[in-house]
Amino acid sequence: MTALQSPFARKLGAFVALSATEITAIDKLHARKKQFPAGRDIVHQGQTNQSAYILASGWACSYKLLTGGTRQIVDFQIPGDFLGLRSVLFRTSDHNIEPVTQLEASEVLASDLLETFSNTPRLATAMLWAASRDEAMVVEHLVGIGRRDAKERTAHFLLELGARLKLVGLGTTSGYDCPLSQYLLADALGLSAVHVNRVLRELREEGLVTFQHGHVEIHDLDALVLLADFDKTYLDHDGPLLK
Amino acid sequence: MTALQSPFARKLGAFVALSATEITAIDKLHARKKQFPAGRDIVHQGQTNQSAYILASGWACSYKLLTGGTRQIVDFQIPGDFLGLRSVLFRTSDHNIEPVTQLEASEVLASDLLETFSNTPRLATAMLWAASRDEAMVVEHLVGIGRRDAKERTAHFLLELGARLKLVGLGTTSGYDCPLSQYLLADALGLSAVHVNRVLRELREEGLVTFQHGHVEIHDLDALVLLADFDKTYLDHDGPLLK
DNA sequence: CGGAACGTTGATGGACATCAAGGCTAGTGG
DNA sequence: CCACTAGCCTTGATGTCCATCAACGTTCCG
Repeated sequence: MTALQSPFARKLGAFVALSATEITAIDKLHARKKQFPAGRDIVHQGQTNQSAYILASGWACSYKLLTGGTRQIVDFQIPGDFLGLRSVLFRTSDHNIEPVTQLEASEVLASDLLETFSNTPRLATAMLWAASRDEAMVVEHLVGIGRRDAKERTAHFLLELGARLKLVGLGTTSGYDCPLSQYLLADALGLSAVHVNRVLRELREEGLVTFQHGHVEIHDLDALVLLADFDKTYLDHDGPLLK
Repeated sequence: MTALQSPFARKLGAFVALSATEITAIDKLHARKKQFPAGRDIVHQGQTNQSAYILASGWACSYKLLTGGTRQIVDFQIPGDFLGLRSVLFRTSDHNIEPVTQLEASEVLASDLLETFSNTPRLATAMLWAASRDEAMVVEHLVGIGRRDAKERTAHFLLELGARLKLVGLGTTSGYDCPLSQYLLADALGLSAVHVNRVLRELREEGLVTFQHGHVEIHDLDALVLLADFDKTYLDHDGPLLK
C-alpha cells in the first residue's frame, strides 16, 4: 500500500485487492502526463489509433454527433475516470471527447494497456469491473432519457453527479462545484438549453436544489431523491469484490 | 480451432485469438444448460448473488423498472449474448432480465467466471472487449433516445437488430424474424405502444420497411440507413484485435 | 468599449402521450 | 363446435410537454 495512490488506482482497488506489483503497474500508466485546453476535442469520432487517458484534474465529456448537427453527451468524466477506453480497444473511436475545463491527463497507448493486461492479468479483470460500472451509469442515463420527464431527469443527473464527486472527495451531500453550462446540461439530458433553464428555475423555486454560478447546492436531499427516483447502489459498493 | 464452436466462443474469438485451452475453458462455462419459459423474469433488480447466463437460443430483454410503474428496456439479447454480467460482477443486480420467448441458456456462476479469469487471463481481456461492444450499443441507444425522433429511432433500432442477427446467422440484409411485440418495442424506444404502431405504419407506407406477423422485411435499405443515420462500425470489425 | 458566451423569459407550435374504442387471432372451457 | 377471453394491433380525438424562435440582460475578457 503506497502512501499516495492515484485516484485511478484507488478506483480499481475498490474492485480488486491490489498487490504492490499491480499498483506499480498502474503507476506506470501515469508516466506521460499532458495538459489540454478547454473546448478542443482530444478524441474524434471516426479517428483511428487513438490513445486513452486517465483524468487527473478537470472535467471532460464524451459525446456523439448526429448528421443533423445535434449532439448527445453520453457522460461527463471527472478526476480518476478513464477516458476513451473504447477508442483504444476498437481501432476506431465511436465518440468524441471534449475537455469541459482545462485538464490534466495521462496518456495511455493501446500497447501500454495490452502490455499491462498481459503482465498483470488481474488488472484486466479490474478494468472489466470499472467498465461495467461505467456501463451501469450509461444505462441509468438511458433510463432517465427514455422514461423520466425533464424535471426528474435533471434532478437525477444532479444527484448522480454529486454522488460521483463525493466518492472522489470533490463534493459533499450538501453540494459541489460544477463547471457545466446549461448548454452542456441540455446536450446531456436530451433537452434544449432553454428548457433546462426553466427546469432549473423550478427546482430552485421549489427549494430543492440551486445550480448557479458554477455551484450546485442541494437544499432538500430527500425530496430530490424522491422526485428523481434515485437509487445510488449502482455507483457504490463496499470493499474489493475480488481478493 | 474446434469444428463446432459455440456462438459465444465465436464472439470472443473475434476479439482475441483463442488457444485450444481457452476454447476449452469457454466450453466449460456451457456445462449447466437450462430452459426458461417466456415472460417470467430470470434476474430481478435488487436481488443478490445472481448467476449470469450465456444465451443459446431464444430472445431476452434487460430492463429497469421505475417507481411510476413504467419501464425502460435497455437492450435485447439474442443467441450468443451474455446475460447479466453486471449482476454477477456487482453483488446485486441493477436490472431485470425477462425472456421474450422461451429460451435456453447456460448458467454461469460468479465463481465459474472468476475462476476462468484467473486460469485463462486472456479471457478476461476478451470479456472486457465484449462488454465494451455492449456498452457501445447502449451508448448508441442512448443517443437515439436523446436526439432522434420517433421515426429515425425506430428505423435505427430495426437496422441495428438486423445487423446483430446477421452476425450470428439469424438474418439477412433483406429481413429477419422478430418475436417482439409493439409493446416491447415501445418500452425499448421510450415511446408509447400507440405511437410505435403509427410509426411502423408510416415506415411501411413509405416503402422502407415492413414489420408484421413477427417478421421484419427491409424494402429499401439505403433509404432506411439514411433516415436513421445508421453507422454500423460500432458493431463490426475484422479479425481478432489481440493475437 | 465592444463582443462573445451564457443565462433568462415570453410566445408559438409540434411531436408524442393519453384516452377511448373497436378489430383480429389464438387459446380455453363449456 | 362455438362462446368467451386475453393479448395484441389499429385508428381517431384531445391534450401536454418540450422545442423553437425571438429578444434582452449579465458577465467576462480582450
